[in-house]
Amino acid sequence: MLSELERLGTIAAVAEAMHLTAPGVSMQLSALERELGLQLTERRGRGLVLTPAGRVVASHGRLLGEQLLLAEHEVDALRDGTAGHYRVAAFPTAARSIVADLWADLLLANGPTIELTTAEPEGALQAVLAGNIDLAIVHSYSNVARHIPDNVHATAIGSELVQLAVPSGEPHDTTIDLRMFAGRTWIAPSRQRTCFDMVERACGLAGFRPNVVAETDDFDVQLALVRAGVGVALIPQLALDRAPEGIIVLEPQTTIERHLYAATRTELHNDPGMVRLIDALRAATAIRIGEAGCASCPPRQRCSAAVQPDP
Amino acid sequence: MLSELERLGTIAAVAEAMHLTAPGVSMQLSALERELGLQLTERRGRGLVLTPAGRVVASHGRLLGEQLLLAEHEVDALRDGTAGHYRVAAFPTAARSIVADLWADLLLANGPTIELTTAEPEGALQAVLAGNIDLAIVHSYSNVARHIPDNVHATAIGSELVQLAVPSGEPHDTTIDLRMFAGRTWIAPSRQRTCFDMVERACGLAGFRPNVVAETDDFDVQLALVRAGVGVALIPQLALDRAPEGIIVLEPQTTIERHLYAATRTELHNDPGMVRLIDALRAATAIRIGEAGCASCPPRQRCSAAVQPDP
DNA sequence: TCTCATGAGTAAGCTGTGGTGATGCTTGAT
DNA sequence: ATCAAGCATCACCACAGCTTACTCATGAGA
Repeated sequence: MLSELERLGTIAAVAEAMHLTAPGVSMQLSALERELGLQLTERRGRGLVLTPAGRVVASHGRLLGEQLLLAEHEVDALRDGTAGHYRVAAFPTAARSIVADLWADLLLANGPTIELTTAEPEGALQAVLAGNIDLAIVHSYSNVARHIPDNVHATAIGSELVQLAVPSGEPHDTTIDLRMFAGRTWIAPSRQRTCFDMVERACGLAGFRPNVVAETDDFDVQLALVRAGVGVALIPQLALDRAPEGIIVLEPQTTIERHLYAATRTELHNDPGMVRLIDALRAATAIRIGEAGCASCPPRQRCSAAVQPDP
Repeated sequence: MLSELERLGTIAAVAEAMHLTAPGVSMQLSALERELGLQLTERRGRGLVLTPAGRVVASHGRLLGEQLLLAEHEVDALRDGTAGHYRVAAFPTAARSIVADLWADLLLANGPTIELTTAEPEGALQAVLAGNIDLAIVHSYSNVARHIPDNVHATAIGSELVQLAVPSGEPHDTTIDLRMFAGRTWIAPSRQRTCFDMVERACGLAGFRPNVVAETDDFDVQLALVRAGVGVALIPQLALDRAPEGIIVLEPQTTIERHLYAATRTELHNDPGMVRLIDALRAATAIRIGEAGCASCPPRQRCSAAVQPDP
């Protein structure tokens, strides 16, 4: 009211502009003067003008009004999903590929903002459940069930092949039977990961137990060891874009897939910003998996495989 | 409330922190959710946590709170006179000397801020009356009455001598009788100014009419003309710090003084910031007049001369 | 100079917002 | 299984904030 008064000069005009009556405005202003203990206005002829103190207070009022307007605009944006801030967790390979791509997109199109931590699927899902993370990018191998807790909703955002990396120089068909590598030494993720189970099961299905001589969750390390001739390794497609020279990639006859999921608490799943985020994530994944790796793995269609239910 | 909830985790704790009861807080928050059309909170165990949207809204709330706190702090400062913004008008000589000094002081000690326009006393007093100016620095010669309008209060902030500037090389005592310059040519301010009246009256009192050959309000111009030998001029002390070489300054036997006043609307005269401003102005004036000009003019005491009342 | 329209401020009354206390339900801890 | 803690809802109350009716001050125009 004070800043309107500064602009308009009379209480009557302020009242009209604010769809009120003059006494209402007058009482508000005198109440303000009373509780601030400052004279804010001064009669000049029939109208009122602000005192120097009044002008200062009015400018603060304007500032507050602008701030409030800004907040209202952002609330509008929240409502239609073009704003928001989400805490994202992703496993490292996804973080450096699809989440990085997603983030670049978000920075361009002023949509929601995110903050990122890297975490393996098990921890990420726990964090979602605990409320420390809003969105977890997790994976699930086609031969290992992934337990999805209650109150968490996982939507498929893509799917990639898992392939066998071997040192180059070994003549093979591009699709092979894992049985042929039963006698070889193997490099695998660490035992507490589902990734390890994936290797063990794949080999088990082919009728042998892999002779694991190195355990590391870091696929870059695995690739380096393969190249050095230490052994062979099953590597998901997303990790293969870093494959150094000296490695060839073979496709197992019985395909192993790694499905990627965006997991949120069920309450958040319909949040407009989250919907937008997951859509963008799906798009980023499609591009990544489409352009990744070797000639033997064509772009995959969007994966519609269901998550294995809680046992 | 929302940002407190984010910090504290339960409505009960928020209620206690805000000296309210839990239902009050609960109702406020659900009202906010309703009118924003957004889910802001989510039950987690017994307590509540904010949704991503809730966190965004809470941060806006915090921002608004901080802004409000800032405003309250400034209101406190307004109350004790350490803040405020005042529109000041001063005649050019005062503007470039005491107002410039004052401004430098204000920039250091984070006190009130000012904006400045230069205006001759007549216009400045009109502007004060019209409400376009909060504080006018005006002057009044001891031999010319200055009309101060009703509703305007003028406080004396200092007093300076008016002295006769003559080309150097003329041997004289430092105090002289103006009568000795009756036959000389004179340089004076323009006729519409009280400054002109001052010259005319001073000479009249000495028993002659000055032969004015140049009229200019700019004392720098007057000094240059004196130096060029065009004539002699009566110059206030504040303007003499710019006196070029080749000029000497003489003190008339019947002293002429120029009193400086800070004029405000009477309503503003007790405004704490204004009081502080005028005090600072008085200090700045004392320093200026103390250090100004020639050896023949000692620092003046604070002038307590009354303003001539409205006739 | 008088009259009249305009506008600020006051008084009295009404309404709805924002609070309280009591109560029921859910949840996690003992 | 029991119990304490905490949220939500209901009924109720106080008061802030608005309105209408009125008075007083001010400036423009006859």
